[in-house]
Amino acid sequence: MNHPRRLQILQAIVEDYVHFREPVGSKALVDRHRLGVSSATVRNDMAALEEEGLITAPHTSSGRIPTDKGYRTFVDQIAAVKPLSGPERRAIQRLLDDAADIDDVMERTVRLLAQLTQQVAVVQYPHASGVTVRHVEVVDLGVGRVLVVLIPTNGRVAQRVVVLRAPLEESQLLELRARVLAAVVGRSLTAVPDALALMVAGTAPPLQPAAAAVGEAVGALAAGGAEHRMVMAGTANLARATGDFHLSIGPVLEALEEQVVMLRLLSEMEQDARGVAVRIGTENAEGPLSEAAVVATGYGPQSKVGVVGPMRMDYPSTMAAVRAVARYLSRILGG
Amino acid sequence: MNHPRRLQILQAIVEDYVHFREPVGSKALVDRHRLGVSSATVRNDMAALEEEGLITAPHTSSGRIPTDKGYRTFVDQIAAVKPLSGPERRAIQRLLDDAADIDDVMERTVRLLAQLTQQVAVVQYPHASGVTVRHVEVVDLGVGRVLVVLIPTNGRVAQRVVVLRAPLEESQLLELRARVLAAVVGRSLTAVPDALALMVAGTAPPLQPAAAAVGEAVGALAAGGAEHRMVMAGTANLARATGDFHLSIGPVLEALEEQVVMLRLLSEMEQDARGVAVRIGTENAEGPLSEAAVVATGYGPQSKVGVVGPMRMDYPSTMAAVRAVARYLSRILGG
DNA sequence: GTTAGCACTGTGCCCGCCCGAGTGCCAGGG
DNA sequence: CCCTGGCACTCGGGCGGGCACAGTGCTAAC
Repeated sequence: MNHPRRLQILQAIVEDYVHFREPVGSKALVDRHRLGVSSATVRNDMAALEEEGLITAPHTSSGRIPTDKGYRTFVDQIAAVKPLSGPERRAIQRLLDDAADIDDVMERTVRLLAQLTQQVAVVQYPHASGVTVRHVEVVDLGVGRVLVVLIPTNGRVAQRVVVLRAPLEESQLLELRARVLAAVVGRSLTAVPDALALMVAGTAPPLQPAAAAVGEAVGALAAGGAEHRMVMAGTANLARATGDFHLSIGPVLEALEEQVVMLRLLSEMEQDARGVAVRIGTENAEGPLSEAAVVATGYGPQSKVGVVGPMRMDYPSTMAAVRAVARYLSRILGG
Repeated sequence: MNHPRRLQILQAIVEDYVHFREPVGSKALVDRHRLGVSSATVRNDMAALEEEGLITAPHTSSGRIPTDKGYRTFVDQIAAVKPLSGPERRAIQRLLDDAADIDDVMERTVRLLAQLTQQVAVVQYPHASGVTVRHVEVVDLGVGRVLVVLIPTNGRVAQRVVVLRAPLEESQLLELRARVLAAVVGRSLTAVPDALALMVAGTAPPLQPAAAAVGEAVGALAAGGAEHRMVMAGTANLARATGDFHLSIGPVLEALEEQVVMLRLLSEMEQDARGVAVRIGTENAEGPLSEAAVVATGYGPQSKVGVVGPMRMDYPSTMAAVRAVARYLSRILGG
């Protein structure tokens, strides 16, 4: 497939179909684009494109619509992602700059992206690899109960109450606290459980039960903090997209609610030279997203941000928005 | 409206319409329910019910469907909320018992309720009134930066890095920490900012700038922790409900995404003697939820849990599920 | 390789038709 | 006074025919 005009025609078909949401015929094509040839020639080319499986005709005699493969070659055809307009960039900047904590950043980002693309936006929380323990606090609550708080460098503080077999003296508590701190501060979250097991093993009997209980709690908190999470926004946009053509809303909503599935999907997507990854229709395996498209990219060390929408989406703009948002996100979280 | 048989007929109409999803006529009614009268009599009663605005006929000659007001009297007619079945109760218990932290509890609860009711579930985070400060930690990060962590009794730990004008000595840091702790521990979140202002005012000059900076941060964290949040699940259930009749999915999704609106709506709903609150159709003011129904109840001190679905929903079961989940939630969070 | 022209085909739409469900009402009977 | 059987009426939905239209594929000519 290296016939320039046919590629141009494919491109025109995708654009018009995205725009007008109905099958596009040869005549409309020559009217709306300066192709420099007649509709008959376009028809011949369209027949060739159909032969190659890039477009298809819903009924014997109506215009053509792109196939999954057609969208794919269209997307591959896009050389460079166009940058966002100045006002858009400023809006992003302003919105994200005065976010308070990490939750706020995620929340704002996902809403922003949903609004920018008019699709469903998904943002993964920053990846825990590379996240280390900043601090651990052990607070006595009296009557044999202590509160342990784990503060990792990514801001996802976690806390839990531990009930001890027997109350601790204040000095014992301080020693325990010091031992835990020495064992885990600065370590990556994934290394915490092992480090604590070692610490517990090396603790003298009087303090050992308490150390074991606290150690287990901290380990669990670290494991929880390393687990991936995501936020989502713009599901209402699906209703609009779904309204007129193809793409039933139910399966997509189900897929989006299955965070585990979405997170795996996102992490599988390898972005290309342009810095974005696109999955179209059946490229998402068989399943609820086989009528949808996903545009995603990474930010920070290895986290992802993306949008989910109908295959009939404005790929250039969506790719631009996703990439721009990811860059701002990297910058905010990096600083 | 105190005609027993007419009430019985209204009830039958609601049940059948919920069940079969199509207008119900007089003949079908006498076939499916033991009313003890003929269809002609039922017709007369239906005419009366229509006169009172409780039911309506979509077309001149098809069965009747309940109006908002019809659903309302149906719901008011339900004397007691029926308890859940044993297995259901056990499932709830098991699922919620091994939740790790507060986020996990919320997440599990909302998913559970969505699955139980086959609707969209909404759970508000525990209300902050009554929540006090359990602990505050101030950790030196070096180079004039300190990390402050606020641990409230409701588990919503928050943390922030504060950049100081000048680095602190360790002894200064300890003193600052002690002063902050003394000022706020045990106070309710809403009282924290004022208490800190007082503390800052009473601090000697050398430590004052640092105290002001840290105080401000803790105050902001407390304010953030007092703010309401919610989680949501089961939006895919909307697609099913929406599929066949009335209720367009778009507006409802939009409303659900506007957390502020939803939270206000929930807090406005006053539960009645049976321990649940129901809002039907236009009772939700004009707006996106005017074709939907909300069933909610409170848990804990003053937080809410509820579901949103089509007016044509199984109210008895939904009310039972919402109330049961709220009770388990109260118990889990109380203990 | 491109173009003009033409026959062809399937869709959507409108129209008219009939059928059936369900109603409202009336007159008769407990 | 309330209930019932009966009957005429009405509308919605499904079905089939006819029409207009959009867009195709093909062929012959340039």
